[in-house]
Amino acid sequence: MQPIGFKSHDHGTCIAHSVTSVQKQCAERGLQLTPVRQRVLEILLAKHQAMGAYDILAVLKADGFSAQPPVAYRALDFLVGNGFAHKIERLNAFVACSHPSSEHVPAFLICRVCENVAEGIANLSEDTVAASARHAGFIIERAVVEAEGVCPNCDGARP
Amino acid sequence: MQPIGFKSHDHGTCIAHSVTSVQKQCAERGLQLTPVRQRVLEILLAKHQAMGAYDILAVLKADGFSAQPPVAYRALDFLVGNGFAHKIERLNAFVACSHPSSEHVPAFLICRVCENVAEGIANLSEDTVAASARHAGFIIERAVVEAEGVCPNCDGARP
DNA sequence: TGATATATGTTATAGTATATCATAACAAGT
DNA sequence: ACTTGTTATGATATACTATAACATATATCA
Repeated sequence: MQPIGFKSHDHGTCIAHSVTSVQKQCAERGLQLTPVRQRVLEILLAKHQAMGAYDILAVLKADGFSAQPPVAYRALDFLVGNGFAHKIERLNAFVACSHPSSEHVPAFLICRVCENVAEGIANLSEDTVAASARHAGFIIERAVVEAEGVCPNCDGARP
Repeated sequence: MQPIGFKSHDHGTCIAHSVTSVQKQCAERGLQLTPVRQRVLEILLAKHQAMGAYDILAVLKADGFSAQPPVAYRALDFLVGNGFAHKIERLNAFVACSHPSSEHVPAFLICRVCENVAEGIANLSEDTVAASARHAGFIIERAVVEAEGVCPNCDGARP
């Protein structure tokens, strides 16, 4: 699986497919994809940029949902907790997961120019990280890789 | 190099050596290790736990330094910018660097029980991350790995 | 010495996140 | 129907994290 964030693609069907896929998984796993939660997912899917909770909140408000911070954070907790979205700590922002159907260590490629984000998959188990953890007796439960740099669209275009 | 955060060691000399090493590097590189900056480094070195900016600020205040947030953040910017400390995004907190003498991709092993942090070194260039980035045409400028789990001291002791 | 850059002091404010308590909606058992 | 348990929402207030902006001081060097 490769990052899709920097390639142009049919975003309309991309969103529709993702929503359908998440709906299916929720049904299978007995999770409630309530209106707010689905709407937040759609908001995230609408961009491959990371969005702050308050950005999301503004969209929710425009949609007629309640607009207090906990509304957004609860929906995001649900999505992140069930693997449908990720938090990018470096940006204090959230993105829809690009590979929601499998457990994985997400690796974010964050363009510091356009702020688009692509999600790849890290294989820490074959990295020195796993060896270090093993040597130290540390049990890794979850992990994330965050890389900042310049995406192909911005390289050359802007310094 | 291995994580040192979960092994007991002579912490007094550990701190002293690190401070001396940073002093030496600052001298070589023409950087000013001012009193506040050095004190913040010492504060970070005193623990292998990550400390929030406001925790550091409290210690600075007790030491008679000015205690407005910018004081701590500026010192931290200096230390992080020059590779003497790292920010752990997941915790919004800071740790002294365990390998301040070399460029590296830090990999943090964060114990969710005792909150101690060990710093290892990731080798992303041999990870699928590098392949993804290359394939996407993305140029990585800096990166970090943050892994959460349970350290050997806490495993078994507490659930 | 004077010019410039670098570092610090201080106030105010912006941005991110959570605690807390109240209410609603629904399912299951009595 | 009535209670109980559980999950999700509504709403208020507040805590925590970080930076902008401007003033002052200190270092460095031509």
